[in-house]
Amino acid sequence: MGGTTGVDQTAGADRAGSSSGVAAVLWPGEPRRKRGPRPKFSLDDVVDAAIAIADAEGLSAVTMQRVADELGSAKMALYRYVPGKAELAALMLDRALGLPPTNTSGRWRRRLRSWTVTMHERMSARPWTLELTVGRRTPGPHELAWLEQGVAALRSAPLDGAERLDTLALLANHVRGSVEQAAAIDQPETSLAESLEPILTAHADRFPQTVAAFTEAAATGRRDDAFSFGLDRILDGVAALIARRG
Amino acid sequence: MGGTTGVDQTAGADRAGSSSGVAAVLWPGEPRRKRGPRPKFSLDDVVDAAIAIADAEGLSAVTMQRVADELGSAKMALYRYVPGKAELAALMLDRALGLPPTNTSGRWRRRLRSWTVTMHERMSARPWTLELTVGRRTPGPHELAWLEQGVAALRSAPLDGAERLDTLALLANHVRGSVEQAAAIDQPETSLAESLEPILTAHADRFPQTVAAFTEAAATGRRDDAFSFGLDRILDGVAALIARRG
DNA sequence: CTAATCAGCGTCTTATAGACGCAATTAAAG
DNA sequence: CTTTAATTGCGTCTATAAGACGCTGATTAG
Repeated sequence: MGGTTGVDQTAGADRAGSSSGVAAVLWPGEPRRKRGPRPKFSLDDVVDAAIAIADAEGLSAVTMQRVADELGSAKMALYRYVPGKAELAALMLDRALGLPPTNTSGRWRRRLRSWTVTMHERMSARPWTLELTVGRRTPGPHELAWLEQGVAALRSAPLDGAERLDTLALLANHVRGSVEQAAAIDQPETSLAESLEPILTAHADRFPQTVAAFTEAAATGRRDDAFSFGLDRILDGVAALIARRG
Repeated sequence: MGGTTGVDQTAGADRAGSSSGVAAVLWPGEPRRKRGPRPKFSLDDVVDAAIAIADAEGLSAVTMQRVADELGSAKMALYRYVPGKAELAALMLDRALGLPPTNTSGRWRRRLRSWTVTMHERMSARPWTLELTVGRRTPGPHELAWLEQGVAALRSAPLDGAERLDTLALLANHVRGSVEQAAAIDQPETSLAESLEPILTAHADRFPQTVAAFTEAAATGRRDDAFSFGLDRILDGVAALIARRG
């Protein structure tokens, strides 16, 4: 094949050193500049270059070599800024997420909705974030800020801590899934419809209800609002729980 | 770092040939055995070997070389059975999913619930399926069977085709997210708590509500039923929609 | 001015996927 | 029962990446 991309700080079964490197880069202490020659660029420059490449050509185009080319330096020079590719990927992700919207007003439902919608926008704008949100990760400052805002949105709701966190995870998972689905549909080749149609028509007898559902969906034209649909369902479900208590 | 694993039939920007290869392997025509020497093993043997390795050592341990070793043959011999690694991965996934539970009885809610719970069990048993459900994929026979069962479960509900599909996607995404989270927690190193604790305590002032939520969650002990929580919320939400119509 | 540091980076090593082609094998065709 | 064509196993070679190591030269603390 070709893609691969693979970056994961998750690492099948690595030494723990790698992940602590991620944490160190995401949560730096004081920079301490000292003796040697001044760096040619900054960590942010490196991350920006990597993001630019990912935006333009996808995550698989982001190789250390390519990033170095973009910066006009040699590959190995990058390792003065980043311990490894996993760390670079973590930085890319946290930067791509950005800061959450800071709504302090409104009820929990409106606030949670905008939280989720904004996250959806951010990730849709950078589909490569999908591949970076696989497996156990160390959350960066931005990601934690999202969590904080989300928990804050549920402050007034009669839910305990675990329930708040679970609710946010539920919403975040929905965002992730929706973006993935949308990305698959937009793709001309290998789109959901493109790859399913031939299979479904060839085996229509084995999957009658699925065929019917897709046919109806195509006819209705009511498409690509899968995200909104799911979001409303989730919020309704949370509202039901809250109503049952409040 | 180390992991990487990367397999994705998604391939940053490949020729379409790769994905059609996936479809061809997942949905084979008639086998036609002809002239040459009899194959030393079967496609299933190859997939089984790969799955055994993934179960034992994680997906990153599944290399063509390793699979060949397992089978007692040479690496390149595998390419007589599988066009490439992406196809092998697709086969592993479809096999891991297995067939869905076939409940024809009960209301939509009970049926959907067992559908989701079973999927959760399957994927939890094989956490490596997570990494294989990233990006646009060509669904295999088992995966389509799941879809069919899911749509069937919603047969009696007053939802249109798109809504049924969206509901199933919502549930499937929740499963995926839950398994991922659980896998992160179980991991001794890099566990959610392990990596968050030091960060949260170090920056407790910046994320007060998050700290509070985690503290409360830890105190309550009410943990790891994040899956059930989300599932109930989703089903409640769908029920609300249905109630509003029925 | 001298020495401790630190940046840039050339070179080499280590996976891993996969292309290609050859030789052995076996069933179909004569 | 040969001939022949398809088909398998697989050795060899290539391409792509990440990253280890150590040297050189810049820069600044003392």
